[in-house]
Amino acid sequence: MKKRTHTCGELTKNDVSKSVVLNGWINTVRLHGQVVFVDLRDRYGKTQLVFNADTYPGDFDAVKKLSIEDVISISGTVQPRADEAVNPGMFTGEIEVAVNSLVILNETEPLPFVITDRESASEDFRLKYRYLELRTEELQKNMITRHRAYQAVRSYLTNEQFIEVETPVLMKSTPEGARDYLVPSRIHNGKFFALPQSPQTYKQLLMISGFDRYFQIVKCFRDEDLRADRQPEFTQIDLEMSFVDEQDIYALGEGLTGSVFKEVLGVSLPQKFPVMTYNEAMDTYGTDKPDLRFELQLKDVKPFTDASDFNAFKSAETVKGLVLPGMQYSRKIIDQMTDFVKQYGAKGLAWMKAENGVLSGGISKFLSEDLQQKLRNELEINDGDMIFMIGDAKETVLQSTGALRNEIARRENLAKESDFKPLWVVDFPMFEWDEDDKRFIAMHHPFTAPKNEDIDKLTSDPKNVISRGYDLVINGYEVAGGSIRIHERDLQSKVFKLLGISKEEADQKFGFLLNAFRYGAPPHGGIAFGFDRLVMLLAGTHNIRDVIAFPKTTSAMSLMDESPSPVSNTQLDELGIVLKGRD
RNA sequence: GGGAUCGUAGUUCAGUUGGUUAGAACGCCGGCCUGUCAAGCCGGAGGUCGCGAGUUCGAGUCUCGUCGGUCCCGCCA
Repeated sequence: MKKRTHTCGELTKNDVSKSVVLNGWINTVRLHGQVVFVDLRDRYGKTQLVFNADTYPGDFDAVKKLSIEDVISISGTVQPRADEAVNPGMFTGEIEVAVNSLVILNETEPLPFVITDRESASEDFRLKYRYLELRTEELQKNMITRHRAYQAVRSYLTNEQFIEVETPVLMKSTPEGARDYLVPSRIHNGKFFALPQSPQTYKQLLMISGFDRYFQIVKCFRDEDLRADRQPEFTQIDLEMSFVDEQDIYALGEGLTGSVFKEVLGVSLPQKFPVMTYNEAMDTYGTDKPDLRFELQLKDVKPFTDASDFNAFKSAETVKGLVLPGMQYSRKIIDQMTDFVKQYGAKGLAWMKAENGVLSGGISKFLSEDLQQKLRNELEINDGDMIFMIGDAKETVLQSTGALRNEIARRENLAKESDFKPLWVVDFPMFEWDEDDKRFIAMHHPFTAPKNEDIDKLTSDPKNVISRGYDLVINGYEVAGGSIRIHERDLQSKVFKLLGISKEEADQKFGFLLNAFRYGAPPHGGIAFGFDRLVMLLAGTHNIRDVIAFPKTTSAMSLMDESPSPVSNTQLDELGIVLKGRD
């Protein structure tokens, strides 16, 4: 193999008459009998090669046999193209390389799908041959975007005095939170490590060690079901700071996010991100991660439906309305929308259309003309608009109306892809009541500090304790989340107790952390970014698999290497594991 | 755990109320072709209709089960 003098993406008119060596993959072959064109590709670009039977000194029959995705090495001379042969769509389109020597480094077998077109094969096929799919321009671009994001993060945080520290991948399994991936210990038969759901406890211990500002770009593992934006192993930008409050974290998060968007996309985010409370987000958008690229706010219409003759909503805890300006859907689409909201537990979808100064259709006949006018004025409903309404238990109404809001935005293309609207969501409740287990569970995690003024409520009124947690939301994605932590042993014990974790269990599972709090724990707090989701936004995709080199399917399998897979009895014996089999 | 949807040449798809020999495009193989850039033209090979039952004189088509992909609910501190 001759070593390349240039990549396939750099030769221009300025290189004409140079002797060059190029290595790469054959992107396309255009065979014209006595002249053969080949587009040679590497990750830097494509260059057209010409084999001319009159001048090519080698075996021309071998040239005719070249096929797509063969790996070759050529040497030749750069020559200008005739004016009419210039390809303006190609960076190297003004030149071509007249080949005088060809070495076939690796001949390819017929491909399972067309490399140049990602859409040419279904996803399971592309995942099985992921190394081929990764040759596509789109995925190459995404991986480069991801690389640039890593670098932007490291450079920004290093400038801000952060220290990168690696924490263990084999750690203690702890209660609370997501299901752990377990790793059996051979040396300690019958005992298990867990893979980290996040390096949470380690980073707190690093604060106690005095590192003051820590970060890590780190793999995390959660054995839960997948989604378009969720993989069982994913990457976090994990960071923690000492002697800080919420304002310091917001400033850092804004600086880091802004810097990444600037470095990778050249996009300027606002210097300060708006802040919204959890209650306001739920009440106005029906979600704790609202997409602020479009309006469509949820409105309280309970007073109006209560005053109407429409009885179905009378007993509903909450009734929310969504006014669609300038949109009136057909019966068919309304039926589709009704099916859509039923997925979220709504029993139905009430609607009315505004025309000729009144409301019509749907449940309008249950509203007096006077009530209709009041509703139109209050919610600013104009002719040509329509309103959807859902009434039910508060949680159901918010969730289904919030989902409907997103669905309408999707159908109507209300959100511009190039638009980025970051938002801090704050003042989360500290606890959620778990009906199944009849106990409180931490909404964020059990190390999150309560608001100082709510500490007394921990005993008197735990349901209404507000935490010092915060989420960073961009375009409807939860991009980061964190909190100011508890750094006092007593308070931490109190919270464990509230979560129904006995003193014995707390000592057994979190004793190391509680002990550490005895020896000079600084006040600290931090945040963790879902790195893959951040890259999704940067890459302009809605699928996390598009930004992960070797992702898993919805059923958490790797189709390429067919993992997970059975292991030998010898391996199981060593670990002292006997498979019980499932019912 | 649940819902929706998909599975037919190597690949992407079509395939009528269940009815003769399951089609097309791209790819592959062979031939022609000296300026293409999604090259073109001619010819050819290529199918366990995901798998397994069932209904039927007859199933790619209908029913049930099962496996796999995708999206969603639950779940994801």
